[in-house]
Amino acid sequence: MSEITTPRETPDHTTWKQSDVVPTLDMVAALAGVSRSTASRVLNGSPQITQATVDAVTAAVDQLNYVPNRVARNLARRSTQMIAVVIPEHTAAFFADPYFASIIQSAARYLSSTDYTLTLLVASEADPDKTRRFLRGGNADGALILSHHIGDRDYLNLARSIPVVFAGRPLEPMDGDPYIVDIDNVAASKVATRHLVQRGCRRIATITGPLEMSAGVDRVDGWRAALEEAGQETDLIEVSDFSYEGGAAAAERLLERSREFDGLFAASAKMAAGAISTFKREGLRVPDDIAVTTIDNDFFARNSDLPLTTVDQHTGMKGAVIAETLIRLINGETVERITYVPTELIIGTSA
Amino acid sequence: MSEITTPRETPDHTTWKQSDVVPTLDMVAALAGVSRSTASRVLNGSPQITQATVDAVTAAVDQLNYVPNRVARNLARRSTQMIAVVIPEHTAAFFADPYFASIIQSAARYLSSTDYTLTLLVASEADPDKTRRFLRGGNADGALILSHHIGDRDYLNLARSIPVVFAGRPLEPMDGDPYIVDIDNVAASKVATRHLVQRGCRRIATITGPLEMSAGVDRVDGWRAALEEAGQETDLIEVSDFSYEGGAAAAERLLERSREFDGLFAASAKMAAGAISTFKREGLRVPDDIAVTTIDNDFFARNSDLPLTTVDQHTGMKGAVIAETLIRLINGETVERITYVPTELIIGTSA
DNA sequence: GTGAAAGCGCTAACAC
DNA sequence: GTGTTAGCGCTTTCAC
Repeated sequence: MSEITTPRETPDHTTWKQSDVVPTLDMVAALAGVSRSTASRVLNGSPQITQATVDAVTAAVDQLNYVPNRVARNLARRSTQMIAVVIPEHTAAFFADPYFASIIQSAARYLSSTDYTLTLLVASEADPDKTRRFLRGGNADGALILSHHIGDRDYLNLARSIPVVFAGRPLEPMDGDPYIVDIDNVAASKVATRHLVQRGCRRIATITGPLEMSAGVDRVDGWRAALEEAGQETDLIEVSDFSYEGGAAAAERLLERSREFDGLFAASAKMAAGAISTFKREGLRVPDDIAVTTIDNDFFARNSDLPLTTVDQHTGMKGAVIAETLIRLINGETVERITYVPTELIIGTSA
Repeated sequence: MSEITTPRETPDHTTWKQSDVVPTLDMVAALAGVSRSTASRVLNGSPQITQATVDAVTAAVDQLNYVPNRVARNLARRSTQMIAVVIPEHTAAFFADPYFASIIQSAARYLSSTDYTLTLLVASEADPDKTRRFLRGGNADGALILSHHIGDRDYLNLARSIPVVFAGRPLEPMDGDPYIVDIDNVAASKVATRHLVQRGCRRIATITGPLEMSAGVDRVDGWRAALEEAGQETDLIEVSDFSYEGGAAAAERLLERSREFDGLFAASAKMAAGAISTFKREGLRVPDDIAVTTIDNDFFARNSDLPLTTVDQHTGMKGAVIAETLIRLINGETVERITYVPTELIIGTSA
């Protein structure tokens, strides 16, 4: 009969248990020998407090390693110290888009210097009300809407509950008079197109973004304005979707329509990169046969052997400006209805 | 004497003001003719309640358009319903990295089906304690650490306050016995390297990630294991940093050392893409002269005329698994110390 | 300058 | 099943 040994179980799976005690304000007050209110005042930097008490409380805080409970603080203050970023669920590769990623990152960075915190809110398609409920449920002091699509207007009534700032102008003027932070898309594409003109292009095509987005419409308008100013034709337009593949396909369509153009303004760097890949495949040289300018100074504009001549829209700054605008709104400060973030033409080798 | 007309000012800048009143639970209860607790019970789906009262409360909720105040609820429940994602500030292009972006997105997506919310926490370099204070200040029910660097261990003591899950195994085994979600990096790189062997490569080099990261170390180990298994040399190693530029530079160094190798395992798709650009510039053909395999099925692996043969680490799933793990930990459930996310070899044309 | 007391809006025993 | 009563941990009048 063999002896059965039950091995001491070395668990490779466990449950988590808290091992720190979390001190409260009352404990700090007790240790400092003051009342809870006084301790609170010290923590909130109230002016009229004896240096002695300040020191006592500070010491107690350090000793206990106390950190205020935000939830309780927020309930008392009737605030949340949270900013929600609303991002569209259907945009599958939302974060893959360097534009959004950069904006969010810069907003998060800016907020990290304040007491606010960024919350990611994936707007559910299945339950669109969920987002609104969340935002109205005292979950955020303000919201930051990144999508540019039709559904945007849905978020407008939101603005009656909490301050909302849109990154990019929604297409249709909205009742709610939204707050907007954006670049001047018309001006930006005008600059990019003018560069082609000045470089000597005689026939300039464009690949646009979706015309249901303000950035789509505005960038064609800028292109058109620049060409009219130069007395050139404005017929070579192909509508696309801001994507790499879309740009490549639109370039094919353009080439089917005409082999005459010597300049292209693509409304996004992704589309420009896609178009250039098509041109190369067709044996066309950039910029010699076709000069290309675009908007966005992102990975697609930089990371190739052919750095694009492009309008940098400073997405890194944009996120911070949006966040700042929102906070000023939250603080009841006066804010412009629309804030333009400056842009800058970057000369590459594509034009 | 001219009449002076003061134009009615059309303000282009304004302050935001709230126009909705926010109903409270008490209002709902009053309208439904029940006590606050009963109303609360209905809202929280308590079992034993008369259908009649449920209906009454529901009606009141609808009528008032009531939505519970989370802050108050969380204070009472002593929870926050928030998950914090800790991201390293110094990783300038953090979001630009599709790996992180994809994980965050999938985590956010998963959480959107729960009552939890994702908070972005930029770990300040200037004030490293800030992050810890935040996390301990009742701001999150759990944290999700994305960085892989040395400083990781700093976050471990965090795990005494709230559950923490690491995306990717920290290099040194840590005292705190952290919870980890990762792919099996050794196995993944073994698979990728074996593919080169099976394809007939006789001399296989590798470009590694930083050896201060577990993913860096493990992936060399897998490469070495596969080569030893095949009886091949394991001397052609160049250490790099997972970046495109780093990969390109490492490839140059490799070529200086030897022109003999006919296979390369690059530990990340970005490095693979960089290396391939170097090879092309040197007139070497991929895969004919040098076959290349790597890890990551991201933009760098897909978006070129040369789709890479790579190990997909399913980042889209990884984020969800991490989030799920964290929530189970929060709920006091039993969780494996380390959870491996499955990987999959994707055959491209680079090898 | 500091303390006492009254909430913030909700949940959760505990009674009935 | 439902109401009553205490809080959750903090801020904030209002006295002194």
